[in-house]
Amino acid sequence: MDNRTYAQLLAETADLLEIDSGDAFRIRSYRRAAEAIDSCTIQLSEIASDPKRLQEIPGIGKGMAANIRDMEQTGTLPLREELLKKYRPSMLQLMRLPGMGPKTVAFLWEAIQVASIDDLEAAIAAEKLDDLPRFGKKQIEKLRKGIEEYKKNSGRFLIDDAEEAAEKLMAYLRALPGLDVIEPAGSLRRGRETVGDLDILVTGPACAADKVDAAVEYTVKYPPAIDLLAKGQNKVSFRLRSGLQVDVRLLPEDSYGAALQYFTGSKMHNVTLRQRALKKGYTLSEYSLARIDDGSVVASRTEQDIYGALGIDWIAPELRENNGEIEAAEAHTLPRLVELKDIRGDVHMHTTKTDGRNTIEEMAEAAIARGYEYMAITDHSKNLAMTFGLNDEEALAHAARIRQAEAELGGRIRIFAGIEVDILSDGALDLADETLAQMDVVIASVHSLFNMTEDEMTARMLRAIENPYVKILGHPTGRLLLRREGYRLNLPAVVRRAAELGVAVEHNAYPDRLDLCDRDLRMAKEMGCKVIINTDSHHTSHLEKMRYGVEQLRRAWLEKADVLNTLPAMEFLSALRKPA
DNA sequence: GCCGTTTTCGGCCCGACTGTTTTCAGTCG
Repeated sequence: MDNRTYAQLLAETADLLEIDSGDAFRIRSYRRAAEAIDSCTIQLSEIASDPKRLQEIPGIGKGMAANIRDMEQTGTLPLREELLKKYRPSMLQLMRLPGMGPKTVAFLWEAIQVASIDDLEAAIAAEKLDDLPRFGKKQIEKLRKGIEEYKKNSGRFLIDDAEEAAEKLMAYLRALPGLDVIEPAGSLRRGRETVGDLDILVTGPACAADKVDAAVEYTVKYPPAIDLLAKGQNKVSFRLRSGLQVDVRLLPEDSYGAALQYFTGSKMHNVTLRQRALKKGYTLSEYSLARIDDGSVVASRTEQDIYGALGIDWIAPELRENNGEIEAAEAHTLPRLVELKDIRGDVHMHTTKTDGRNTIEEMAEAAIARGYEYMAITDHSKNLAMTFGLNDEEALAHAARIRQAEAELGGRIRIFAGIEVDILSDGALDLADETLAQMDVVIASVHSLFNMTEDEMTARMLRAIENPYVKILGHPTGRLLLRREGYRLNLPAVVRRAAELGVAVEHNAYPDRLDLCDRDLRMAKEMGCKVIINTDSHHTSHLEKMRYGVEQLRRAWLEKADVLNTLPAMEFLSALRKPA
């Protein structure tokens, strides 16, 4: 069982307990444990029978350790089974609807045996809700719309889509005089791969108490907003046509820092921070950090003020996940995170020779425009026939062509000749070693699944990286495949072996194929594995996407020295694995 | 259920908005 499954089971149990109106603090413990496990870099299944080691994870105590052991042995836990006798699993889905919390789910079950979204839809159609207490016209309409939305697009939005929507809205808001500072908060600011909804924070003279009404009215009139969800004194919520929900908060200038801190989250980071505040005799809210005894404000204007008053260093938003960043900030040992400008080259690109959209020269110009010192052209090999993948002869000819293009550019950028070879079902590669030996950069990637089990997939990758010419393991988790086809892999085993062999693992920065999540990247770092970030570009515009991947690196606490393509060109080449 | 310069019990984060409530519970972030 992998960590995600443990976390899911515990989170489900927490939801069920909530429906059962269990002890709120017990529920929180299950939630905390689920989050701790989800972000844990050790594989729990390896230590599931060792309560001592389990309890070293913050949020895991005696009871949770027993739960984990039960889950490992039986695939579930007794409490969850017991609750599932009383309730239905489909109720968990019901809680995803806006306005539906545990109390309402429990009530509807008691009153009219509604257990799923389909049940609810039918009940609304049959007007069964109309006579129930607390279900007015508006409430019912909200649920009806919620069901519609849920069916249309349940899920989160990729970060680049969310950011594009944010940029447009921010440009609109900027046009109103007196709105000076406009920033996204929430998971967008934290650089999450996906964003559930958009939080935009606004301040300036137009947000002063006597003027804010006009600014709220202006915000409400944002043309792409199709569905006004809430409108308060300083908050406007609406939905965009894409289904993305947006919250705009208009804040007084003197509490902006507190609000930015608060709405950036994450939730667990904030909870921990507020506990810390209490111990110091303060209370922290979205308005200020204030003394408990007399209510006087200690800090509120900037985030730096607030973290400073709590006795800790300012923490980069990407780190705010309650993964030890607060302790590190207190000890002044926060990492100096890698930055976009540290990246000196992108070494995974395709051209018109296979399935890319641009020529070698066009890719080179785009890379130069981004300020890169080097790049690698790594077109597909023959097994990807649908992309016109190259056979040995063609690959060598293409490499010669790449080197010629480099010469013609007169030293404006270094262009490495490379290839992205395909890993076959048995783990062999589809080009000859003699061909690979001629390449500066060899990326080995999985592109097809053959209905493999987890063990088979792992064996396949392990064999591929034994090939002495493979320098980079391309998209190691194949998360694009994973989402489509339920691909599974023992990633820790592969990364461990890659570290031993000196093979680098690649993290793709392109938003719809971010390969490694922050937890995977942190594991790679802890195992001493080299990491490379690329965009897997099939178009010059893809090169722009590097920033989203860098945010994942930052979320994983990676520093410049942890990422291979922050090195100058020649050092980068010599840092790649050498054939024995 | 977790946790401990209030340590084996008694705490456990904070406030706004909504709808239908005539004083507040439930939901949300």
